[in-house]
Amino acid sequence: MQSFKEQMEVIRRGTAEIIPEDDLIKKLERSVETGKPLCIKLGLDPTAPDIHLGHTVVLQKVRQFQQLGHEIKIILGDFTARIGDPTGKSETRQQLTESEVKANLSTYEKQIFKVLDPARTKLFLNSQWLSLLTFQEVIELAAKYTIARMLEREDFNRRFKEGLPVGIHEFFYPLMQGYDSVVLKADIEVGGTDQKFNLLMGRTLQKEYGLEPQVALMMPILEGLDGVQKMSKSLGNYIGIDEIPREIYGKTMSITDELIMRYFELVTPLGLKELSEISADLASGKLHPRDAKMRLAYEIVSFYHDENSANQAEEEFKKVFQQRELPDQIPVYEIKTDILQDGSIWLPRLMMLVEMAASTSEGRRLIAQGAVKINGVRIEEPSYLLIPQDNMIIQCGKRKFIKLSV
RNA sequence: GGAGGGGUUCCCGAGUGGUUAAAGGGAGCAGACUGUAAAUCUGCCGGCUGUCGCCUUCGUAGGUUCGAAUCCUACCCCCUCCA
Repeated sequence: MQSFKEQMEVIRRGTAEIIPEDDLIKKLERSVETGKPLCIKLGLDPTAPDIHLGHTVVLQKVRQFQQLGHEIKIILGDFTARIGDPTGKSETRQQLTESEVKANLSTYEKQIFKVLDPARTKLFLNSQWLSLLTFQEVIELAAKYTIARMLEREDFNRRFKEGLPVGIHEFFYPLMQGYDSVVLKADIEVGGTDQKFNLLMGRTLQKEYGLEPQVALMMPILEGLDGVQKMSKSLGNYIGIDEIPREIYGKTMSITDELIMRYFELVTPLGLKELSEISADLASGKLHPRDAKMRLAYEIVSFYHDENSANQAEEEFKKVFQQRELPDQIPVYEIKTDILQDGSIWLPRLMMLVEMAASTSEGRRLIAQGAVKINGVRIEEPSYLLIPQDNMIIQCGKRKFIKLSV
C-alpha cells in the first residue's frame, strides 16, 4: 500500500469537495497503519441503458481508489432507480418500471467493468435489503430526519417555495441512499457534487445507527459536447463508452478548447505528472490545442477500445477532416431500378432514401446551401436529376458519405 | 369539497381575431473562415411539391366568423391555494 501522502495526492485529483477532510485523513492514516483497506461506496442508478463519459468521472475516481488497494463496493440502485432521484430536478421524476430497470442493469454491469477491475469489485443491488424492510422499519428510518432538514436541500426548497409539488416518496430517496451506506458500512462514498445532500445523509444515518460516519467525496459534473450543460443522454451532448471508436474520437474533437484539460483530468487515466505536463505545454503554446485534443481523443478511445482502434480513428480523422479526403469505409447504397425514372432519380429523394436528409424538403435545402457533392463536385441545383453510376460517391456536409452501387 | 392558474412547433418561451408555419433563445444542420466536428460570422431549421403552389400544426372534439393559436361550448390532462 502506498504512503498516506501519495494516496492523498491521487485522491485529491480532480475532486470538487471532500467533507470532512479531517475524517478522510484519519481514516486513511488508520488504513495505512493497519494495512486494512477502506470501504469505498459508489451508487449508480440504472435509469438509462448506457453509461457515458459523464458517469465515468466518478468511476475513474473509484478506479483510482481501487488501484490504491481499497475495497470497492458498487451499488446498483435497482430499488432506488424506481423511485427516481429528485436531485437537481425542477419537477418530480418519472418512476421507472421494474422491467425497465432490469433491462438497464445488464448493460450497466458490463460497462462498469470497462473501467473497474471485476475481480476486485463487489456489486450489490440495493433491492437486496431495501425491499425487505418492513413498514415499521421504514417509519423508524424516516423518524431519524426532519422535514425542516429535508427542506434544507436546495432543489426541494426551491420547489416548495415556488409552490411546485414535492412528493413524500421523494423524501425517501436520500434516506434510502443513506441507508445503503449503513448496510455497507462505507468509509467513503463517491458521488457528483449534485449528490452532496444524499452523501451527507449517509453520514447522518450511519451515526444514528451507531456507525462511524462516511466521508463524502464529490466529483465535478462533466460538461457535455455543447460545453455548457452537463453531459446527459437526454440532451444528446454525450459520448457513450460503448460507441464505436470513430464516433468517440470525432465527438471528443468537437469539445471546445476550454474543456480540454478538464476532460483530461476527469475522464482519462493519465497520471498526475502527465497531466501537469500537458497543461504546462498548452499554456506555453508548445502544445497546439488541436493536438492536445487529438491526444485526448486517442486516450479515451484506447481506454474504452484499444490502441489499435485509437490509431485507426486518428488516421481516419486526419484523412477526412484535415486532408478532406474520403474515409476508408463508406457505406454502400444499392440502387434498385424501380426507384429510377428514365434512368435517373431526383437528388433530394435519393438523399432521403440514404438518410442524409429527413425529407426531400430538407434535401433541397441542403443542396441550396452547398452541402452536397457528387464525386467531389458541388451540386447547387435542388432539382438535380442524378443518373446513378457504380461507385459514385455522394457527400453531404463534412461527415456523411454514401457510395452507390448499381 | 371550494377558488384559481395553465396545456404553443425538438426544448424553453412570445403571441388574445387576419399582415402567423407562428417573435426570441437553446439545441440541431449547412456554409465561410480556420488550428479540429474548437472559436467566430452567415444561412437554414413542419411536410408535400422538379420550386407555381398545396397540406398539416398551437391539449381533444365541436361551434361562432369571410377569417381563430387567439372568441364560445364540452371534454381530457397538469398545477397551486383553501379545507
